[in-house]
Amino acid sequence: MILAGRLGRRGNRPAGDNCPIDRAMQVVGTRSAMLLMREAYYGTTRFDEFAARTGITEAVAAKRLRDLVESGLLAREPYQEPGQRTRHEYVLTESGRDLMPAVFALGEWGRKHLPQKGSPWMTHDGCAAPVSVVLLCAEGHPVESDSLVITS
Amino acid sequence: MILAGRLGRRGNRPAGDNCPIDRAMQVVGTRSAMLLMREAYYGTTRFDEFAARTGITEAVAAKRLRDLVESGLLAREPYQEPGQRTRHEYVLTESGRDLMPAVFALGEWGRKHLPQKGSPWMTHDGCAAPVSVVLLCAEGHPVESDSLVITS
DNA sequence: GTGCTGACTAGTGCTTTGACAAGTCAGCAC
DNA sequence: GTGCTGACTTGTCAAAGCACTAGTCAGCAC
Repeated sequence: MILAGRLGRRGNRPAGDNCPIDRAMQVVGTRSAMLLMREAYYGTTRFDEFAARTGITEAVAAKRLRDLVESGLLAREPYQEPGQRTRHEYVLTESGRDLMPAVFALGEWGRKHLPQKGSPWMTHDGCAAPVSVVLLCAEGHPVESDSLVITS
Repeated sequence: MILAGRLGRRGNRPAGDNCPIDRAMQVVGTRSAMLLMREAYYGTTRFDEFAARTGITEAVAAKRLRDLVESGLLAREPYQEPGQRTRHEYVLTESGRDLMPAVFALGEWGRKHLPQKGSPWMTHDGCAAPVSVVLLCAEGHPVESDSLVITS
């Protein structure tokens, strides 16, 4: 890894709010938030299904879903099934979808380094090849850590 | 996203310990752990530099580094500079290196969706193209969420 | 010996997370 | 009206995260 710009000569100053990893962790850095996002990717939209499938309590689910809506990862939208009253569902926004690589990268790491039988795995529909989360440059080259430049 | 196998017919049962995202969050799901891993990728190895550059207190840094060593992401190794007594440094293990996509995916999301000027960005050494974290199958195809199969 | 420095440990206190239990509230079915 | 159900809210409690301050400890320099 190559540190360029101010990062290369930062000495021992703390990165503070300049670090987007830090800012991201302050928004989605809880177990419950990650599990709720996982469920959203799996297609869950209803409150009680979020709570039941993640195994977190309804109290925590309510608070965390509110946080995620407020932070713009989910949107709370009204819907109505015939013969039912109007309810709200939680749907992914673009911001929420953009977090998918981070969530599944964590999952891939957990699957490999904290193994437990029965863990789900990812494949590509059609070619059936296993899927992983990698660093890729805009020219399509896979990027190893020794050719990765971080500039600030 | 397509859920196959048991995941497709799970109903409302909680995933529990079968979910590797959950297991991963229990190990590295704190702000301090992520910031320490970031520093490790940036090349930091010494205790006081970890503490100073992340901006977390020495007490928290000591505890979290111990946790990360115990979980196998870092290794604590003795070293000796000439004329100095032996000390210990914290170096990345393979497990720690494997977490890199997850950490930088979080960073990429934070940079895009929680913008703040001065945030560092990633490029590819040589071709200078911007780098992002993506899902890729073993055949080299980029995987969109609608062609991603998750099997359990 | 004394001092210094890097690397911690210990104690206090506040805040957040999360589990558990119980209560509320809206509106359709009857 | 009463009941039911989905979607919460409220309250209590324990554990964990983190900041801050202060103290310790090892070993080289002198």
